[in-house]
Amino acid sequence: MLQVSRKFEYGLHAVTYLATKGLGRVVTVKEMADEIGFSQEFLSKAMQSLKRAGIAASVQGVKGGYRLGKATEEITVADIAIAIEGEPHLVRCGVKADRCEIFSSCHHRGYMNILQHKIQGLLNATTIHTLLKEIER
Amino acid sequence: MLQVSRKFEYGLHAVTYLATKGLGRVVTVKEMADEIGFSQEFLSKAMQSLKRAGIAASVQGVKGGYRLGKATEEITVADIAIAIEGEPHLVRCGVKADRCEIFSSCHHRGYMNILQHKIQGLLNATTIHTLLKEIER
DNA sequence: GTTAAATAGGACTATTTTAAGCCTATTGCC
DNA sequence: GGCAATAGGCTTAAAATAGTCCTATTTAAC
Ligand code: SF4
Ligand code: SF4
Repeated sequence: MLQVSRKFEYGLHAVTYLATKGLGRVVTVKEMADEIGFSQEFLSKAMQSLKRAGIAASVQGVKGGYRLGKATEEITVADIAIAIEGEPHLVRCGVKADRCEIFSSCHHRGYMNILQHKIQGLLNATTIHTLLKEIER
Repeated sequence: MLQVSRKFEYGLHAVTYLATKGLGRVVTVKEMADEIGFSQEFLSKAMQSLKRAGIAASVQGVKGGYRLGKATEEITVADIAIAIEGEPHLVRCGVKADRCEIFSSCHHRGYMNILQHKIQGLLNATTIHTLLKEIER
């Protein structure tokens, strides 16, 4: 329960990499995969998701690659999570009501939804900017 | 990402059922499964986990069943989660370091661990007692 | 003491989700 | 045109979750 996906970690590492070592540069997926130690193919999918969300910007063609699409102060951990895994649903009925057979008689949906928003609040409270300061590399 | 398991929801429902409709009684899994609307077999597993954690107490044999093992003020949502899903690991390296190939060069493990503790804090902040008051059935 | 109703739990299977890989466009510098 | 890159669809592999089945044990009731 409650474990982040590998793809999310790929995305988070990629963003911090771009923020620290990609300043002003356009960085290829190959470089990032090599430097960070990830599978190039899979990281590529994560980058595509980040790009669609506007967190990264891409340049196609030879000499292409990725750079950040926003300032580090404007990217939160929650943004990355949503870009990569879509809207969060702590309970299955959040996806679609008929995913749960006791939907109509369930009494703790309200609490679970509040809980979800609180968790989301935690993720939203950290920007890449503050994360990098905490890390102190 | 970050979705609770079905088994956890089974357990939470069972505990609130025992707390509201099982007062002083020993309730069978069959009754709970019928009333709540769950699979008896699977709920049974959840109850066994809750029992091992001391959240529920069991009585074997004919006329047996389950009742709460603690006061509702002393059971938190986190207790139920841990009883059913074991210690939480927001990141895979929490289970075992070699589950992550970039463990030695990873810089955001610290942040992820803090995040995990904050999430755990949220779950710990709600006891069954307060949950029932919020629900107002 | 036999029976029946219940928990205890191991072992298995099915389903779903996640992770990864493969392959074919398309883009755009040289 | 050739090449190095992103874009993305499709398929496969692995892992986690969900659910079932079966057997043992316990104990109240008869
Ligand atoms: S048990 Fe309640 S909260 Fe959980 S999925 Fe079903 S309706 Fe939603
Ligand atoms: S990327 Fe870092 S935090 Fe995530 S599992 Fe690997 S070592 Fe742990």
